[in-house]
Amino acid sequence: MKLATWNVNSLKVRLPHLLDWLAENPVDVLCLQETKQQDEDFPQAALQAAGYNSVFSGQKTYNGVAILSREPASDVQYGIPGYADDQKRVIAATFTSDPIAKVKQGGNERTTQTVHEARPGANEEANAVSPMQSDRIRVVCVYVPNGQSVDSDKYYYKLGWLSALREWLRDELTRYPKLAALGDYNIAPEDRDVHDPVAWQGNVLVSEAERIQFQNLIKLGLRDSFRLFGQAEKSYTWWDYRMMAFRRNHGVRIDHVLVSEPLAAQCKSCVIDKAPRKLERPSDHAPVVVEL
DNA sequence: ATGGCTGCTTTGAGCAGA
Repeated sequence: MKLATWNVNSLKVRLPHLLDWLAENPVDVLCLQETKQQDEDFPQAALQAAGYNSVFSGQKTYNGVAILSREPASDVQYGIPGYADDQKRVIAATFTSDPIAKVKQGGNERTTQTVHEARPGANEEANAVSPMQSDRIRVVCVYVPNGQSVDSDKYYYKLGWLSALREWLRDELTRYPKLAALGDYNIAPEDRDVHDPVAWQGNVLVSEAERIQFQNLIKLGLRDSFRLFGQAEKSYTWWDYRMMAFRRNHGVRIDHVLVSEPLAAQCKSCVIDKAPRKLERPSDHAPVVVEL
């Protein structure tokens, strides 16, 4: 099973890249950030035609998150429960990783979720093919606030937001032993995740308080899946559009796939796909793909 | 070198991103 995350920086502009990428990389689940689209404009039909269900939480101009999946999503959560926030930065859903269940529902892959209506006997039928609860995977898609600059209002919003995320994930982990939190965290966890740590020192994305918040997420029992494996030095997921930053590999690693211990134990790889960043009019972020 | 790109917007110059 493959899970991925990609900050597309406008789904409207990037839809052709997204469809091409899905054709080349038919992952089971893809988390998107910065869709910058209201829900009524979400390109559900085009994604359906490509074989993907979608759930989404968007707004005009800024933010916006979505989860695309081969299998329909269930138990969809919009936003962090109990945390009032107008900014659309979180969506979560549950999937099954059981291959037998997948084969049995393979014929339904392309049906829309709205077609899945409750009917008598549906639960029993679902139970008959659904795996044990422990085989369900909870997928959390996050777009962490950027923070703009250290000590700004947006910086403190970011730190508070991360605390709310942590407390919610603490709860989620008690309900879902197999949990993956994928997205744009806007934090480079260590100096090796920054092309020029000296130049970036004290900047937003690398500040001590942000890194402590990242470690607080790790302390819940999550692993940075990228670091479960040997990786090339100077591996990044974001490069500034300016100054030919991508060509010079002046990047930072701020998009992450955090996995709970049971998922870490079965995790086979974590790869940053730089290919879409080389296209014309690319997103400034690269996708990150995890195989479980 | 505090700009430099890009996408968005009550379509314009200004905000936001990272």
